[in-house]
Amino acid sequence: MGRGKIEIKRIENTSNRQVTYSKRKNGIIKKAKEITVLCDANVSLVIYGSSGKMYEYCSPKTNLIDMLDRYQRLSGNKLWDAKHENLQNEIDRIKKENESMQIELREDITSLNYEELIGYEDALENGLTNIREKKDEIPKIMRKREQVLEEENKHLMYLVQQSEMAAMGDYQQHEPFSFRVQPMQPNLHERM
Amino acid sequence: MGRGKIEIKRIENTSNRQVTYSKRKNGIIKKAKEITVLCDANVSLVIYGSSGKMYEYCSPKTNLIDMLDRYQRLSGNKLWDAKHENLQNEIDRIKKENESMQIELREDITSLNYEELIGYEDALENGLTNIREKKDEIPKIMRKREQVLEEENKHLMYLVQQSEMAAMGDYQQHEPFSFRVQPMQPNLHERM
DNA sequence: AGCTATTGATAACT
DNA sequence: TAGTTATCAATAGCT
Repeated sequence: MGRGKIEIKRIENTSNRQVTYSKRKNGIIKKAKEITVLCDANVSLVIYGSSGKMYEYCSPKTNLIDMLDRYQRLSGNKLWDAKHENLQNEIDRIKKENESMQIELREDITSLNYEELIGYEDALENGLTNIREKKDEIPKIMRKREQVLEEENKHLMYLVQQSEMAAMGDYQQHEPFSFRVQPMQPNLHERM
Repeated sequence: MGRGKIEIKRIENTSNRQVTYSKRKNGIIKKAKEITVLCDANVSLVIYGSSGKMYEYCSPKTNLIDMLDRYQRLSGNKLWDAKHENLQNEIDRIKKENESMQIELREDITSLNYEELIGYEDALENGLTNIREKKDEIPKIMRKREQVLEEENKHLMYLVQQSEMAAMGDYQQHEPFSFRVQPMQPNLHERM
């Protein structure tokens, strides 16, 4: 449609290409508007050329968002769902972290079970970045349990010694507990 | 362009409308493809009629997502940003929750042997395969240490009670140690 | 779904 | 960059 037939292939001459782009762009937009009116159709049209300028047309009734929402539903293709995936993943990751931490805070530590470890595993699998964080958490909690136990230990040792001393004051026949008590917590790792 | 000129207004006859829709839809798609090739343009075209069927065309180089991303950037219009807002809000909320909880966990811990944590980190960095193993080892080791401590604890308690009983036999003025010993490991989480 | 007379779009030119 | 026009392409009405 023009003074001569043209092949459908890239127009090498730059200015020709730009002129043709401009004309055909207008043509398409016009067609889009026409089909919208004539046939009750909905059209979303986004178009841009090498110049960078972008043109958009969307039929009056709807807007681009609804258009594309509908497109997703009908086509099954995911558009911004793909974009959402990253965010959703982040949410899930953080939620898991959250949960495990809440459990840590809530649960009585004596009832540490395998389910909780599964939670750790999941968190760890999320990647090395998470690992660093978890690294800061898991041992701390475990250590805390130890510290509590160690403190109790100390306290008990103290009680034993007091009690022993009190007993020794009158009953020399008692075994010297201090002998058994002294090497209280020698090198635990040797037994591990 | 046809056997007669037509006004650009809704075609009332249903079948005519549908035929025209079908023809013009193909026309637009063809034009879109042509301008893509001829002018190095990028086109996104989504179109659907009352039938519900939806057609989409997008220039080969890009895809709808990139197309629309670019559209957003150039036009300033927000497309799925609105959709992202909710998710982002949720992320922020959870992240805050997370932070406060991590602070909670960290604050209270008085003595932290960081060298040991470095060891864990190194081990974890060896890869996810190692992680599974480590997951099974670290807690076991820690648990073992605890068990040892607990056993010592029990033993000490036993000694305390024995010693106490022995002392009580002659010195009623001694405090009853058993009273202090009993609530050994109450609700640790309350102190965290 | 095809056909074709006719209008509409546009390539080359100004 | 915009306007003109000869020509090609799309399509309205018909089958």
